[in-house]
Amino acid sequence: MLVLWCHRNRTPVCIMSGDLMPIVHAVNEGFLDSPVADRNHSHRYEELMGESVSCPTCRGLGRVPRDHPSLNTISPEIVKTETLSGQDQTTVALPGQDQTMVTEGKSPKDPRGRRPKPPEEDETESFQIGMEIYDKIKQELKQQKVSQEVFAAVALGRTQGLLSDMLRKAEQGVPATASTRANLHQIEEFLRRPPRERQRLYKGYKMENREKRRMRREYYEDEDQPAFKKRTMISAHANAVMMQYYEKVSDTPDDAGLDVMAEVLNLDRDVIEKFFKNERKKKSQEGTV
DNA sequence: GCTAATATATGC
DNA sequence: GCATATATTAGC
Repeated sequence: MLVLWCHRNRTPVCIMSGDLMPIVHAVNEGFLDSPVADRNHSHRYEELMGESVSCPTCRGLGRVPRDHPSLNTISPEIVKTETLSGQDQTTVALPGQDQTMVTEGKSPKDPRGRRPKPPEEDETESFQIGMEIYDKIKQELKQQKVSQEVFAAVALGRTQGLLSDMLRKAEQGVPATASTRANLHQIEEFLRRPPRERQRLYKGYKMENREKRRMRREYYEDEDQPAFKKRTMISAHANAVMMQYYEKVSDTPDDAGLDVMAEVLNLDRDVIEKFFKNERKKKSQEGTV
């Protein structure tokens, strides 16, 4: 039994029999009974791939096989009943009203033989991208164990915040903008790649990131821990100036001296103090080695 | 439209 | 509690 899930109405709207890949494939019998919020992780379903057209009953939000004679649409109530009763792979009894929707709407199969346009063309015409892509994304995040950050970067080349926002807006029924649709399309393309390849890309990104984080942490640790203070790069010029001061003026600059050097060299006073302290120490140790 | 920063939430 | 993840949103 194949069930089509309408994201707009948040109800199952179509059902079809036959062995085609559906937009949504209710794997578990309890699918339609579980709370909406639980469906993503308690059930697996699959997006319809390949030749497909917009679903006539959910007005383009879903996609159905374009030319399969056994496609039917029925009301949510019937879907529920049929699914739970375990009926399978047979033509579903249709309420007349809904059957009408199929035959009067954009039927996936035009009995008169007019060849429908390829799905690609449908999408470029500012068409709604099937909302099931959002479920596919969530499924990917879960199955591949990737964060929004990683997925957004790898699949879309965008930031976590954007992805989070896209998901939230979809959830709230905010209509997708052209830009959002483009992003969704890119994600769809990405998800068409072999799972192994996707996994490899995630991994690569994660490793890169871990290294970055490590370096950043190291940097900040140096900066924050008083014991190590910050590791300021002292330019050759600054070094020369301070050494000159050390030799010609004093190996222990007074307040005024520190202020002047800090100002001129654009260094923190304590960096300068430490520099002189180190120099004095070096000097005192020169003889002992 | 997005990023980046950051407030919040979640996981261990 | 810290490390991470996600939600939010000011600002480019």
